[in-house]
Amino acid sequence: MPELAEVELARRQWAAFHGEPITRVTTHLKARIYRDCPAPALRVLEGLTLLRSRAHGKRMLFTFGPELHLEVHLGMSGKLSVGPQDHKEQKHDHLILHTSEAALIFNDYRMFGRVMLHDCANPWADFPPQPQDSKFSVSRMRKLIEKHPKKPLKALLLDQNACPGVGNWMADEICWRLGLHPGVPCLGLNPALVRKEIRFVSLGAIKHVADKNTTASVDGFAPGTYVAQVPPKNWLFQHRWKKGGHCPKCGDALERDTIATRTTAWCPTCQQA
DNA sequence: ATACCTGTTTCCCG
DNA sequence: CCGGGAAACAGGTA
Repeated sequence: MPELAEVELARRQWAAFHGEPITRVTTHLKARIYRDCPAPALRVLEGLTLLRSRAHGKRMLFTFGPELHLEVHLGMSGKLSVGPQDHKEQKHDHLILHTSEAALIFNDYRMFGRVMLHDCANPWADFPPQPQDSKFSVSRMRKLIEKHPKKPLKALLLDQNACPGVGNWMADEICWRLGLHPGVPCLGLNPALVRKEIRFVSLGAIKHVADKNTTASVDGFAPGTYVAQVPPKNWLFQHRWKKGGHCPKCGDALERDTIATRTTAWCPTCQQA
């Protein structure tokens, strides 16, 4: 389920172990998640301390030194979790970072996710601003819209260079809030309104999905206590996958079809082409 | 059994 | 060279 907020929540699971030395690294040699990063290379982390971490869009970066970072992307089915020190390896656990007290686990049954090592100071130096950043400005939005006049709105929202972290459900949510059919071409879109709703959904997703799991309640981080939260009932999210789902705004039946190569739900009444 | 999938990359087409 | 669409990746779930 990883989009921006789920990614942030995943990062926080491991972030609870900032300052902890990695005693041992376990990898699955043949796992596709390693792509061009040979799994044994991950053992370079043994003996090093997880210093800090951050996320950008759907990517996470765990830092172990001034020029050593582990990047993780969850793909479609990847999950980060924390298990006890004697965690029993599960079928699709592809990477486990052991500390003296816990096991930091990357599990991904479909293996669309990936991990990679970076040996430079800032591997993300040239990344675009995120919706949460002040640099994600109206003028930037206007340029993106003008650059892709024929592109469907939903395709622009899913473009990770344009809207880092926005995934399928967030894109539908944004279109729904805008009152626009996901297939409308970008030409003529109001950049200020589009930016506003991208930010509302991105910030709201972080609030409802990530923050609710990681508030002061210390046990939020304890192994096995992580419970996925979802946005509230007045978001499209709660209705879009149900057979016979209805628009939380007007109550009319939602429609579903493939738009911009992804399954898309929208309200035919509230979202005109 | 069959279809479906909160993502990305690659390939092919115009 | 660009943009856009389809296929591929893989395995669990409805």
